[in-house]
Amino acid sequence: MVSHKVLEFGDDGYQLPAKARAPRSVRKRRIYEKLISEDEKMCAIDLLATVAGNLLLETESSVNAGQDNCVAVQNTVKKEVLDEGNPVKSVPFSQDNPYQGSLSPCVDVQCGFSSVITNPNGKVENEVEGFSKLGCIDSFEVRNFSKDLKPGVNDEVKPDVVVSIGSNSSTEVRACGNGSPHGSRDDVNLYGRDDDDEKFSGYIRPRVTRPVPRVGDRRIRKIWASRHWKGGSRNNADAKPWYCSKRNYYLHHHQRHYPVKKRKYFDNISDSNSDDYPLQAKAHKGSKTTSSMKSRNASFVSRDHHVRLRIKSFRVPELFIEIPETATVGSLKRMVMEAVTTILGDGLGVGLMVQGKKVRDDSKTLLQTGISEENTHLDSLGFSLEPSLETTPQPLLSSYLSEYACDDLPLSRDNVLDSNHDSAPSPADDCRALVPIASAAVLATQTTHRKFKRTEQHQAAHRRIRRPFSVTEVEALVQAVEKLGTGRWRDVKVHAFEDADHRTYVDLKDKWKTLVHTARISPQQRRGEPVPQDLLDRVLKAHAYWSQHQMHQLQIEPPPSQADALI
DNA sequence: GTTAGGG
DNA sequence: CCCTAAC
Repeated sequence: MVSHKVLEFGDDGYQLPAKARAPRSVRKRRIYEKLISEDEKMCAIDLLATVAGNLLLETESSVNAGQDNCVAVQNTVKKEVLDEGNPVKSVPFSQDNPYQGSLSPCVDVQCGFSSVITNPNGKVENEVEGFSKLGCIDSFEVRNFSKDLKPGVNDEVKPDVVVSIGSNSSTEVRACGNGSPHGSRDDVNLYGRDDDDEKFSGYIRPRVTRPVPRVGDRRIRKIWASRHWKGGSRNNADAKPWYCSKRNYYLHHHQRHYPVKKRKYFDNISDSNSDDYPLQAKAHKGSKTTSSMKSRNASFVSRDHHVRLRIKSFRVPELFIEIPETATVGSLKRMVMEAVTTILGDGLGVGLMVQGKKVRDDSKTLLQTGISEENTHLDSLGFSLEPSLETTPQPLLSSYLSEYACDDLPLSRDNVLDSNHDSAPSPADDCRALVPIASAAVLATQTTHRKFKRTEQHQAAHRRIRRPFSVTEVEALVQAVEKLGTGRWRDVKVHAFEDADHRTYVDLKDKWKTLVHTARISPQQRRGEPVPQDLLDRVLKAHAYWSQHQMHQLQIEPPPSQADALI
């Protein structure tokens, strides 16, 4: 039997060195016996994100290169109050922009890569141009804007976003909105910036062209799904561990600080695509870009208050790879590549962590989340890239993503295992490598590769939506259990929930478990739709009865051996 | 495929 | 509601 090595990336904050496009060393960690499918998506995504982020970092401050290797998260929040006359907000990027006059409170976001590229309505034009300068990408920009918008007809436009990844290491996102609450844009165009020709001289091309590696018999573990749910609110002391460890919807009402309905976990994409954020584009022609976001809870946001965020890199969770010791380095590279490729195809979402807590409610304002100009100590702000499900097909740039990003990632070229390999690739290499990654991340943030849509649906172990039991259902469940007992959930299902396709017998079993728990706690501690006390009494009674009955049966029932002997 | 239990 | 061990 061939022994396997498990390579783990990203744990304990492992990050790709700034000077390299890939890890210079990979530590052997543990051997995982299970084949899990999703976790690594996030891992590799973050891996890639970190690559890009660190590349950016590298060019930014070469003197700090030595430290970058071990910096997991370098997110800082800078307080910056923009006055009304701030040119950042007022410089129009296009004379055709009918919205250049209206400005909403802006949030400047500088990050490794991020953007809003979306247009669920109407025709979608995609033009993405990466421009190189002497073989090195000085800037990559995706601009999303609407044209031919007729004021009065379209009350609102989606955010126009410019993402530029320049040699100055900053990826800047500019998205300004007019604050209109509703409406839609009819057209979206992505184009390379044409107001800075010196930076845009050609299309980004993959450095190498090679087929997407096969998975073959290699086993790549992806276990983001389960871990993902677990990352939640473990700190909620008053919540039951097995509840609060999962999703936000387990959070108790009183833990919410405002009456905002919890959303589906993976709806951040659709949120961005929807009209939740009435943004209006107002990019200016300079390289500096600004993201202006004004939530519907406009009352929370003063025009004068802004926070400036800078994301130097995304966190890199774990990536597990199991590979035989006899495997070649090249095969390992391909393995990583496969994981990366798969991940990229599934789309990316952006996760936000504020002071250790994951913020999943996209409808929150920054202020509500705790990101305000007054909170200058937000050193625990964290962004992450993570797999995302998408509800609205977004064919934007799919070909680009598949042909470029998936085939030309730094990891595929680097010697992952050789810690002595040249860790200072040429700038050109870095830049070339950066572009596909960054663009992929950028695109995937808001779009999903259509090619992988099916795969995504298939692979993404999507969690079923929460469907609280109604009192009627509880009634039926109690009645069935009273009759059938607590150990025959299949029968309970058949007898009482035959037509309820969304209720599996496991669900019923779980519900009974919670019912027993609910009945045992004080009414003040109960959440959700109140269950009539009489029903809860019946729950306890039935539970006690069947517990006794089962134990009684075990005690009085003659051993099988005796029964067999009698026969 | 079911059941039971931890998460 | 998810995941899994153990039937």
